[in-house]
Amino acid sequence: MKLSTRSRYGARILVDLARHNNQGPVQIGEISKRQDISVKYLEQLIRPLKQASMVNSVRGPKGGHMLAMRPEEITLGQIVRLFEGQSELVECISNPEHCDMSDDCQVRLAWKDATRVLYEKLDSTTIADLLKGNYSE
Amino acid sequence: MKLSTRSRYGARILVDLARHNNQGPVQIGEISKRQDISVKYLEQLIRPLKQASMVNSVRGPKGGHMLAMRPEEITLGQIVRLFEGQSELVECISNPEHCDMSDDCQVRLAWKDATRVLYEKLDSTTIADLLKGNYSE
DNA sequence: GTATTTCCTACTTATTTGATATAGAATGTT
DNA sequence: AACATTCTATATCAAATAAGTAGGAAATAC
Repeated sequence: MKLSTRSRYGARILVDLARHNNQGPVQIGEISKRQDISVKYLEQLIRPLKQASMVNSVRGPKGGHMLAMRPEEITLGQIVRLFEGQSELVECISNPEHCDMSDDCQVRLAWKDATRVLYEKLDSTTIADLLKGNYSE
Repeated sequence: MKLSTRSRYGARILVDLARHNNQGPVQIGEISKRQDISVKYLEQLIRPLKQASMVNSVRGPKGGHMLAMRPEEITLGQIVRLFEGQSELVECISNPEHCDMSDDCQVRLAWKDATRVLYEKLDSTTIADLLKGNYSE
């Protein structure tokens, strides 16, 4: 039930961009150093973020990446849905044909309910929240 | 972020046992037919359930398996923790050394919080709830 | 035009998952 | 005691997924 590194890194990339939001485009090389993620892997992760309109990029020298939305508008839920191939806890939630017994499977609906609760939390957590450090234990 | 089939099957096994709770030991062969899970795989899944004291078994002819707890006492949370190698959403929650940046990683605490919310839900959902079909949409 | 930086496609490798196979030990019936 | 039936324990294997790498094409500031 582990989150992929893509989601984890994706969130960290966005937090990093948010932190350096008003300092012009941020290069992948900088993110790579700060976040300890390889340049090549970062390139691969930023693409979906762009497609989802969370990030804008500028090519060429002095180019780089920047947030395309305000940090308050980007949630962990969006990130997870973007990066996890299957964003539900079990496949049969969105695709009942996956299992013959979906029709009268009591457990299926419980998983669905748990998935809903999880995303209520993720959808209510924004990049801005993370920046503010609301999560001190 | 998918749940393994082990957790899914584990839950279904327990619901199946709960349903046939007062009819003597339930043989793996029966569960296999009803739940469409191979006998060999079932054997493998029942072992941890026994070790966790959720299931009792009787050997020999007419033997089989039965619940060792009341359905109200068994939660989805217990099942998931039992079957998922890593029960948290990200490894760095329980094992901060996994990532160099755990110390000042804002995202880590957010994942931790989301994990907590998820388990609050899973821990409050019992096998008895599933039997009753409380989860009609 | 050159250096810098992003963008795109494909490839490689490692890990995990799901499942089966084999052999054997325990138990209860007869 | 023999036998059928069940549980127990490892070992193995294939498929899928995840993680990361490589090389070059396109864009733009200077």
